[in-house]
Amino acid sequence: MANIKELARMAGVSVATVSRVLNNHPYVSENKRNAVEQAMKASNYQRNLNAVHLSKGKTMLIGVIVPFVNHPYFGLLVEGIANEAVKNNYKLVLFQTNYEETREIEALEMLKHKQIDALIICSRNSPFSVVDDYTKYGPITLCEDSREKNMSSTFVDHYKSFSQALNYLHSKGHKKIGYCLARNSGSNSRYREKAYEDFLKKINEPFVPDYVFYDCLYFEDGQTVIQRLIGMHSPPTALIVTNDQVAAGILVCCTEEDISVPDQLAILSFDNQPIAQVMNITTLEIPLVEIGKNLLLQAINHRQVHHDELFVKMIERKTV
Amino acid sequence: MANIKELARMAGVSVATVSRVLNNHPYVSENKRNAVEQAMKASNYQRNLNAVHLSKGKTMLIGVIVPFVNHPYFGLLVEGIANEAVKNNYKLVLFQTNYEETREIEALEMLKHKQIDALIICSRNSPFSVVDDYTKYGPITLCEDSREKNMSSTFVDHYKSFSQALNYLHSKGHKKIGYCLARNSGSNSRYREKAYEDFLKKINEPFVPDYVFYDCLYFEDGQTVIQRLIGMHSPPTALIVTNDQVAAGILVCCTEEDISVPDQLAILSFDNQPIAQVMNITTLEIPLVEIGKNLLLQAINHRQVHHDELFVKMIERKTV
DNA sequence: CTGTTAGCGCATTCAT
DNA sequence: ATGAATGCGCTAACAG
Repeated sequence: MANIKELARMAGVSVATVSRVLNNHPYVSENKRNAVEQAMKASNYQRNLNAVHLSKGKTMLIGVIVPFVNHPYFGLLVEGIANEAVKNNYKLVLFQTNYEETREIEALEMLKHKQIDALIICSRNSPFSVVDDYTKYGPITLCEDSREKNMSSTFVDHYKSFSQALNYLHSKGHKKIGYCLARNSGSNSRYREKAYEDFLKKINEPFVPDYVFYDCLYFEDGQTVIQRLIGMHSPPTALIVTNDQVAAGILVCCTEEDISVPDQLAILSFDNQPIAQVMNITTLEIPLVEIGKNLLLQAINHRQVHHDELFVKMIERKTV
Repeated sequence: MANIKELARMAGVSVATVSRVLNNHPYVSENKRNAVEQAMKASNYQRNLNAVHLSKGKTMLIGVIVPFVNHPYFGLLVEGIANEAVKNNYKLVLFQTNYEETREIEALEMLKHKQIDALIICSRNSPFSVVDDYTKYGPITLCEDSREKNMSSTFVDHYKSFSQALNYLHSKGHKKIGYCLARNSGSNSRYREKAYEDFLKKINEPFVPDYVFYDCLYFEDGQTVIQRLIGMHSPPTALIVTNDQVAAGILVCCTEEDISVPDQLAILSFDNQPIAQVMNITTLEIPLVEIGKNLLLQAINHRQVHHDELFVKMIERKTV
């Protein structure tokens, strides 16, 4: 297949000139530019990206690790990253890991081998210790509090946010508060659990294992929650829910089961996705798009490690 | 970061020698080999793959397009491809497309830009016309009959197989035969429908729209099928099912609904996955692993376009 | 067994 | 505005 040298020959110019029109540089005469473009068409020329990357010393590719791409939470996050990526002329390489460590390592190895310029980890399974080993090969940015670590991060304080949620419900008179968590046992979930534990101590209430619901990630998971709830002799009067999708599922089931919201059951979720607005769900907005944008910027401006905390915002609607 | 030249300097050898140990070539003395390995450790050396790929003119990467990785059908296919890939020292780049054409194009573009050496398309959405445009950039192999096209293929004849299934059921006395198809409107499904149409003509039976079930892909889809079936005044006496998973789902529902198999309802599926054996499902075995292996070989031995037909095999068990 | 050297395809000074 | 020359990091003859 044709290369730049052959193009130059065909167009009767130097390779440098060809390179200039390839990269839209100014200062190329119309004639020559046209000649080169003709040659490109005629020979069906295609740039060899391996050569470009080698020559430039970078690939303009940013790796993005997510457990699932098809979940709205990560969807929004990636959207924020992607928007900012195009603005800065970067392309994204998406790694869907299903939380398998092997898949995460694959991405890290690509960083090591310079196939990508930087790596954004939206949620991980691998321990800090293994990720840390790769920081020497390129910038890695995280979507969780990583102060003290050698990588940048953009995050919301989940301990603080969960506490805020608990206090809000408490101020509304709730004492029996349950909560739902995602299926990951990541640091975010741990922060939320710690906040819950401390809250119980503060208001002097006992821990009721039944009030905890794991594996709540999608809309359909709401059903399980309500099933278990109706079986209880003393159910919680309020629920803090992983995200708006699950909250919506719960809400729908409540209607079916004639559970009145918020009177019988108050529901407070996280994210503030469109579905929360449609269904009038009270939620703690997490600025996911903003976080994504910031993660991308940290990844490409790796002058130094930076930690940026963003903040949640209470959106009061009809479910509390 | 260190490069090969620096390694050479550190180890007191030439770059050629370094390259030799890097690539496990023979004919390198113990001393020098050790010296190089020392230097590699000391400098935390990592190969720049862009340079390797440029120099070799190939990447040893094969792209694989699948709509979903988490479906057993594609799981087996990929397994076959992957096994043969490691044997030949190739690595796989998996593209999960969800049947979105954009994602398919991304893979094709990587072929164009020499980021991958070849592309295997297990199932596609893009029309032949667009895929065809990319054959000039590298070998593309398909898992469907593509004779007359400029790309290799390994496939089973779905018209023939479906006819075989129909005739088998007919020979068992069935005239009212229904069938399930996957959600894709790909060429495989079309072949199956054509076979059905021709079969009806042959045995002179009318077409009953109710006997056709679309969107049957996973275990849980079996439930919908049975739901619809019990609502019918004159249900089919036999069902040809997309794959073993759906058949298993149907079978489970039959038990729940007290439908006796095969007396009231005969079930014949495709694939012969482990679940079919466990549940004693009569099935037409599709040699998926074999197909995968052959696809990979076609992709890397692109001396010429080749078309290989493999054959299904009737596995008689207890559901017909 | 080992080193020298010439590419791989492209971007980019540095002259002109 | 344009071209010659150099280098990106590595592999692979070739010569010894």
